[in-house]
Amino acid sequence: MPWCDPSARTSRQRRCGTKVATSRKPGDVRERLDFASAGKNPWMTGTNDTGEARSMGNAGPQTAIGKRVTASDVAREAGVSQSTVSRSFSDDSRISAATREHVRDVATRMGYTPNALARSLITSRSGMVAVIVTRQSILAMPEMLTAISQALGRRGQRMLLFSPADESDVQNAVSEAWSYPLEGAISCVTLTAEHLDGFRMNRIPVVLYNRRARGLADSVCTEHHAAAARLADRLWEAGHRSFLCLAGPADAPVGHERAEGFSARLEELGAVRPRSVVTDFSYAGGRAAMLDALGASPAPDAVFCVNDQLAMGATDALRYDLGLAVPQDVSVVGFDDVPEAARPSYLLTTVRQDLGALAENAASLLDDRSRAPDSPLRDLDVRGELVERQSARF
Amino acid sequence: MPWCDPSARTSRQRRCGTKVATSRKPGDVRERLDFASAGKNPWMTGTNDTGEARSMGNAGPQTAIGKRVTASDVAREAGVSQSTVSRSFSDDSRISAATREHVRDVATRMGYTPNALARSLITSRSGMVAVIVTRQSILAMPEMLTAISQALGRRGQRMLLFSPADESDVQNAVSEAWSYPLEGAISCVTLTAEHLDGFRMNRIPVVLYNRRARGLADSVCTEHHAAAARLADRLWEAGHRSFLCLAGPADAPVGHERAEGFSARLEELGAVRPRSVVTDFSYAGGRAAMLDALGASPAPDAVFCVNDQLAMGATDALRYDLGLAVPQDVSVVGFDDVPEAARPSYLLTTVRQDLGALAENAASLLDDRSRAPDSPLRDLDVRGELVERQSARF
DNA sequence: CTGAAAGCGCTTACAG
DNA sequence: CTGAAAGCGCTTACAG
Repeated sequence: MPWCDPSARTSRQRRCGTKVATSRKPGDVRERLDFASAGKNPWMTGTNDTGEARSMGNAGPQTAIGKRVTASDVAREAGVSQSTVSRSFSDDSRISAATREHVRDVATRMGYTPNALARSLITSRSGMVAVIVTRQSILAMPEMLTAISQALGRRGQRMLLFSPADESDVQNAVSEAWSYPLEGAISCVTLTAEHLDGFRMNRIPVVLYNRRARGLADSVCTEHHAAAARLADRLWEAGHRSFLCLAGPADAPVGHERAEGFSARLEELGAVRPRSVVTDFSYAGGRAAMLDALGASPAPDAVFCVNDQLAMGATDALRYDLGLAVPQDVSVVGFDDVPEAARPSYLLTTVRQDLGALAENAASLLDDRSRAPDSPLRDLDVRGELVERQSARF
Repeated sequence: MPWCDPSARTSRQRRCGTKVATSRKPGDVRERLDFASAGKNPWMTGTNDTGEARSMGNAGPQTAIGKRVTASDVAREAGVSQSTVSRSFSDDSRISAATREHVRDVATRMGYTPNALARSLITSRSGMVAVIVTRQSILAMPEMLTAISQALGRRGQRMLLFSPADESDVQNAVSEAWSYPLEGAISCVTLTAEHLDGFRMNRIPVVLYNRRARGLADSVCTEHHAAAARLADRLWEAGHRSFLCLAGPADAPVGHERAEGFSARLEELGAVRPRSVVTDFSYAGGRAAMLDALGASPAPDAVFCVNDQLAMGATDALRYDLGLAVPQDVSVVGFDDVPEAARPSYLLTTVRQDLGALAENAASLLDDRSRAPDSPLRDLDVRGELVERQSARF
């Protein structure tokens, strides 16, 4: 069992720890990581590479860590100065084509790539943008991440991801982020004035994503309030008169904006302000909240959920837990238009967030702020489009 | 419209470009980013911050980019040497408590945080681990990312995410990754021997995630083959005799392993090798493939899909497109156990991947390899647990 | 076109 | 305990 070598004390303690989750909910799985007893543990087996595999030549394990090939190494090998190596990797340097080609050849052979971060020290351009987003948001809407990653990629920037467990863990994420020479930060969590100050003092542009900055930073935001109001209009116009609102966590601005836009519009239309239930943003939360809400009260004409996860949970609670038909008995509408919303089991009426536009605009705001640090702050709105499917009676 | 200032030529070209997607599939949304005509474009509005908001004091925009506060700035302000500032931020330095406190106070006031990358230049520890994973994988299983992020976080490392559009775009992702002083790389895409060589030459440990390295790197992998075989056993034992396999893309090792494990086992059991259909890994792909496969042929007893997205697509095709009942007419099984698989509309029988264990082991392998560069390569297997729900007749 | 040298922001021996 | 200095891997004036 060389892969669990008892002589490597420190690492062994980590590797060979036993970790057995004991929960026994239906469908749950035992998590077993008992490396110490791996030999007799059918849950995990380790196999060393075979002699055959290792004899494949260049396939052996590394011989030293932290010995990155440097420009000086290449310079020595290529018989030029280190400056020349550097210039060979900079497109706008006046350098002879022959030299460049030679140096590049040698570099390729040695596996040399300029260290972007040593470079960033001198150019002040690290290419790294911190993206701060809760784990829950990633799970609920992963396309948000891929869209941001792509938008940054188009600008030659890369995403350094900080994903706090929830909004209360943001402080740590921000502190960590600060230790990197960032070109910018996109925050999908609420930042305090202190956080924004920290970025400002280090001259790091910040864009708030899907929340407003109250004049403390640039922001890009789906027009939660207005889109939710349109949803209210549409339901009202179709004859719905009683409503329930699954509003998300009490402290989440996105949910609050959406719930508020919906409720305020209904009041304008003459309805009583709908009952609002505080939840989280998850499927399970929506299902539980729905079940709970209809335990005592009669079913409303329509349920507005501040995101699609909640809406799917609410739908399943209505159908499978309460025996009600959607939309015949109750209309359900959500917000986001995640891919699952379009599937035949939900066919959710919802508001599509344009994640591509949000991401593109966030990256663009960062860009602009770098070029013009003193220009006025900007808050961009991105239209949310009503997508009518069959989860609501129209 | 200062937020679309025509004088800023370069950035304007980027910002004010018109981009109108013309696709008109059902449920699709027009993507409008016509910044140039924003004033009259109801899809996007820009508002500058108000004078009031800006008068809030420390809330003004940044005054210069790339002027991070440095240790020297703090040293000057605190009346100590730059070395002392450095020591104040290193826990194991012998320095007087009073000095440390004073320096830290000044640093906090100035918004100073040591630049982790300048530090990495000298310590060879950047704390950054590249994670390479296709966009599609992120969308299909975002928990994979959050699990990796957490496992790295526990070790004080951070994830630098590279997400190629697909496996053919990996080359770019790898080249980009190489330019960072990585402490390691976790690859959820197949790497060529050349890629692995590049990492090796730069002494960067690599762990392959859910694919084997053929003796060229460490790896951690769900035991796709064995788990799929158990699924085959279970279906056979329950009386299923004819099978269809939705196998994923032809070049994807994960799908191949699973399909192969399933088919090989059935052959051992005496069944004819099931028909295998090449698809992608998506819900839409599964739905289309299922529809297509049953256009001509009779329905099989059971459909094995190499991941849950395919299985959900296949289920919906059977139910909504073909009018068949799952599991009464056809059993459907998947692989992964994504959260949606447990919902009442699918209740998918599947194999749970232990994403936490995969991530923890990947991070751990990286760790071990750093400590012992020359130790034998290791391939770890993580058990996949069969989760029986109601999408298959047992 | 090319090289020697300075300097980006740090850490860490080396002196005191 | 503290400071001056060297050096991590680069880029970029400055000379030639």
